[in-house]
Amino acid sequence: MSRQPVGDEPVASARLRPATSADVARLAGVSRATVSHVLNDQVARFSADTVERVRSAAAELGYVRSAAGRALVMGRSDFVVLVVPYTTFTNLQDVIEVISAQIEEVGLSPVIHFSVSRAESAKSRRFQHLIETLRPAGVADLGGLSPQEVDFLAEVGCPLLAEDEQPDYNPAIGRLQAEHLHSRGYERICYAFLSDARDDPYGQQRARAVTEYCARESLPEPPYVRVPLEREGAREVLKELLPRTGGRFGVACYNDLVAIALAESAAALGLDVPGDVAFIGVEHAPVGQIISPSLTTVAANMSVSLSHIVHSLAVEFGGTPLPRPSPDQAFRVVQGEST
Amino acid sequence: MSRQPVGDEPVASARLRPATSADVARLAGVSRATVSHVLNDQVARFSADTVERVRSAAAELGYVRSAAGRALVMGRSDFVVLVVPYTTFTNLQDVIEVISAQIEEVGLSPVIHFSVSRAESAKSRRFQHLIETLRPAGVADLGGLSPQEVDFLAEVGCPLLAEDEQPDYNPAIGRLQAEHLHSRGYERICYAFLSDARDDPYGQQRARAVTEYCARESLPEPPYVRVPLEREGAREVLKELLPRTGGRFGVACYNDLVAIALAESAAALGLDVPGDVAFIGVEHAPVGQIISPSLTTVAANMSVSLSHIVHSLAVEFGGTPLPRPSPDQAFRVVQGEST
DNA sequence: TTGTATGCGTTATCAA
DNA sequence: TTGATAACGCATACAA
Repeated sequence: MSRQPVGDEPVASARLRPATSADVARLAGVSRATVSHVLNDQVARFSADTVERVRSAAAELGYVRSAAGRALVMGRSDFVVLVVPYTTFTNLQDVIEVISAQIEEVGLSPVIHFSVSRAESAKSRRFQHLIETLRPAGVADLGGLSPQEVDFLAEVGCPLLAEDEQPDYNPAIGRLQAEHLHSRGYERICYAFLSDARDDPYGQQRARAVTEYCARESLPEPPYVRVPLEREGAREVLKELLPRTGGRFGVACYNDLVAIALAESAAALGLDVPGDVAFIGVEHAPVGQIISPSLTTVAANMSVSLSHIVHSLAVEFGGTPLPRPSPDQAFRVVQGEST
Repeated sequence: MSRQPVGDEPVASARLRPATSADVARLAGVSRATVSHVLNDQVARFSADTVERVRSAAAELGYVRSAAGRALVMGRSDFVVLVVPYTTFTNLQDVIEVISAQIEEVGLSPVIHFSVSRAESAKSRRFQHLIETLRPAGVADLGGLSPQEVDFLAEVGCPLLAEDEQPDYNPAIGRLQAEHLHSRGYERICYAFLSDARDDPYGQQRARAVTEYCARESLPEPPYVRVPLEREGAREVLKELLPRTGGRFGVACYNDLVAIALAESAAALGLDVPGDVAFIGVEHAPVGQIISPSLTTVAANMSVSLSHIVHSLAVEFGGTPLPRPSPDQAFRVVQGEST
C-alpha cells in the first residue's frame, strides 16, 4: 500500500482536498478500517475511548464520507429518487419536505425527479439514465411513474418503495366529495374532470367513487363533464350541464382550479352559489380561500397520505417504523362558501 | 466481498450486475484503457476498426459508465444541482425541463434541490450535505440560494453557474408593471408585497424599480403595503390604502395571488375594477385568467430568462453557446381586465 | 479490540 | 496505436 501522496504537507491546510478516512485515521491514531467501522455505527466491538477519538477526529476535520467511494464498493448509492408527477399540486414542496426529512432520517439523501408525462420517450430515457448513473438505494413514487419505468426498476434490481401497499386514496377522495355534497342537501351530483388530462387515472378513480356513492345512496347517476381552463369553455360546459340536472346540483371537481372555473362560470350565468349550484374541489390551494365565495375543498393530511412511503422507507432501510395511520384520516373536507 | 446474495438463484443472469468496462474490453478484444478512451470520444488516436468494435460491444452489453467509479477518480460527479426556490411559480416544471435538457446536452445529469426558505438552519444543512455527498460538477441557481450557501460553494470549490452574470430581472419586472399602469392612465401607483415573505429580495428590488420609475416620470411616490393571503387581512390593507391615494390608482403586485386577493377585496368594498382601482400581477398563473375580471400580469419568456444559465452551462462544460437574447425580451405584460 | 489486504469501475500516466 | 498499472476513497472478510 503506497497510500501516502508524494509531496504531502503535514496539514493539508483547508479546503481544497476534502478530508478522507485516512486523514481521520491518522489524526485519531487508528487504522482506516477502524474509522470505517466506527463511522458506520458498528461500535459494539471498540473501546469507548477509540470510538470517541475517531468521532472527534472526524468532526474536527469536517470529514464527510465520499459518496463515490461508498457507492463504488456498495454497488449502490445512498440516494433515494423521489419521482414527482407532472400534475402539480400547490403544496408539492411541503410534500417533498416531509419525505425528504424521512429519507434523511435513515441516513439517505433525497433526489427529486420530475416525471414529464408529455414527452413520452424522452421521459423514459431521462429516468433510465438517472437510475443507471445514480444507482439509487431506492425509488419513492409520488405518482409519476409509468408501468414501463416500474418494469425497468425491477429489471435493474432497484427497489421501488411501498410498491405493494399503495393505498387507494383516490376513491376515498371521490367518496368524500360525494358524501359532503349529499350531506349539504344536493341530490343531483356531477363529476368534473380537467379537460386536458385525458388519461389521468386519478380523475377516473375519483369519478367512479362518486358514481358508486350515488348508486349506494339511490341518487341519480352523476353526469361527467370535462372542464377546460379558460372562461368561455368553462361556461359552455356549465350551460350544457344545466338541462341535464334539472335544478339545484352539486359538482365534485377534479381540483380547485376546475371548481373555481365552474364557480366563476356560474356567477357569470347569474346562478347563485351555493343556492343553485355547489362546487367542491381538491387541493386546498390558497387561492381558493381568497376568492369569493371561498371554496369548499378536500385537503390532504400530508403526514398520513405519505405514511405508506415513510413506513416502507423505515422497513427497507432500518429506521423506526411509525404506527401506520388509517387511510380514512388522510383527507378532510374544508368547508367554504361554495357548498 | 459479499457480492453474491446468499441463496442466489442461477437465473439472476442478465441484469443484476451491470456490465463494466472490463466486460466491454473482453468482448471487443481490447484493454480497459482503450475502452475508456474510445467511450470518452478520444478516438483520434485509434484505428477505426478498434473504435467500432468497442462501440458495438458497449451497445451490445448495454454498458453504462459507473457514475461512482467516474466520480471517484475525477473528484467530482457528472451531476448538476438545480436549486429551485420555494416561491413556486406555476410553470416550474417547464423551467426545469428546459434547463434539464441543456444539462443533458453537455453530458451531465440534472438533480433538483428544493430550497426551503422557511426552515433556515435545516435548509442550509440539507444543501451542504447534498453538495458534499454528490460533489456535483456545478450548481445552477434558479433563485433559491442564500448568500451563506454561495459562500459554502466557493469554500468547497464547486462552480456556481452564471454567478457573475445573473441579469437583474427584478428591476425589469417592477419597471414593466409601473410602465403598464402609467400607460393605462393611472397616475397614482402602489406596490403590494406578500406579507409573509418579509425578507424576500425579489419584492424589494421590484418595489424599488417602481419607485424609481415614478420618480423619473414625476409621479407621486408609491406607497408600499404588505398583503396577507386571506380575505379579511387583504380588505384591511386595501381600506388603509384608499385614503392615502385619493381616488383612482393602480397597484403593482408581487405576484398573481396578491393581485387576486386585492381585486377580490376591491369588489367586496364596492370599488370598480379597473375603473377605480387596477391590479397587475406577476406570474401569469392559469387561475388569473379564469376568474373575473381576468388578471393583467407579467409573464416570463422562459427561454430568455433562463438563457444566462444555459449560456454559462455551455461555457463551463463545452457545449455550443447560443446567442444571448437581450434581457428586455425576458418578460411581457399580458393584458387582462384588471387594468 | 484492532489492523491488513483486497476489490469496487474509472481514468491518467507512461511504457511498449 | 495500444496496453499495463497505479491511483481515487471506502467497506469488509480475515488475520492478529
